[in-house]
Amino acid sequence: MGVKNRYSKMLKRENLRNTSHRQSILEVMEASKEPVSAETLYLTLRDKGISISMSTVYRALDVLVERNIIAKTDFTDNNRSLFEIKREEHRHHLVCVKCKKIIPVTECPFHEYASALEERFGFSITSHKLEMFGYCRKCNKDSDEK
Amino acid sequence: MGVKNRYSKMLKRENLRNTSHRQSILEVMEASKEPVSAETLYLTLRDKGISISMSTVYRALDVLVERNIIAKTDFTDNNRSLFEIKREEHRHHLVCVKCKKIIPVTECPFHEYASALEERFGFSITSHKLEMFGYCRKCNKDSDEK
DNA sequence: CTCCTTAATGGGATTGATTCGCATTTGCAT
DNA sequence: ATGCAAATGCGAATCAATCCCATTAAGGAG
Ligand SMILES: [Zn+2]
Ligand SMILES: [Zn+2]
Ligand SMILES: [Zn+2]
Ligand SMILES: [Zn+2]
Repeated sequence: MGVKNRYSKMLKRENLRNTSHRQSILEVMEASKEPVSAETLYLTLRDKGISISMSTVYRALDVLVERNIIAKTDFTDNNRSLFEIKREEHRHHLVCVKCKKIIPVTECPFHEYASALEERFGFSITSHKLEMFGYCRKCNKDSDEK
Repeated sequence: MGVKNRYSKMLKRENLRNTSHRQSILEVMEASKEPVSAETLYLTLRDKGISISMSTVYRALDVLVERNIIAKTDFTDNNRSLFEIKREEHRHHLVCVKCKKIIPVTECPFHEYASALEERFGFSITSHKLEMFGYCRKCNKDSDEK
């Protein structure tokens, strides 16, 4: 099954119209390794020759977050929200504080820790986010050379 | 050593002037169990009879984050940034998605996982944030009763 | 395929948080 | 006490995000 068809099904399942803009947005997000901002999305689409307005980008992001197809990340690119498509595996991120590169990591070591907390606080955890900040290989090297 | 004196020392160490506004801001943040927004801080201070402007609040928050005395949290209260004072132990949070209650947790299960990633990606991790989302005890109970 | 209903969109105006510019005040070193 | 740079206040400016409303288009019925 093609990617487009998969998106159609997702949208239909959620009772959302299968518009070309939503298709394009999902394609760009699927292709992107890193979380993207609304503006990046907008510019990327325009570069691809797609005419779309910012309102539409924001509205599509909202509804897709609401329907659990994409996620708003909890770290921001100075006060600008970032979004990523939900993949099968959940992810954590290594965020380089210098060059802003974001490396996704799929291992998650938190299950036991989480159940201990659930018990202790009577809290049901439905999701979690872990971000790690520091210096990537390249930025480490650059500062060595100084 | 009194709290005020402790703040003076912190500020002096960072070459920041020991102003009464910075003192007040740090006091409020120290007293607050949960992360606070700039506006909450502003209103709390005014309630205490302290005259201060929003610019000053924002500027103080900026410089204190920069000097590592407080931290900007990675979750927002709809597009409003939240800040908390750095305590001796670092913290994670259980955030109730329903009532917005935030429970701080001081245990951190992170270290081995972190070193494995550092090695694999050549990334130096300097800090990390973990937030868990779900339903607190009270909100769990409320939905049982439905 | 055509018609119809209603969701989706464009684009401009608006909101709301955060930042900036500049005149004034205050901390603090001497 | 004096002088100067840092900090502050207040209003203006900025910038992401949201809202409004007129127009377009998805997709179900026939
Ligand atoms: Zn880097
Ligand atoms: Zn995880
Ligand atoms: Zn709750
Ligand atoms: Zn930790």
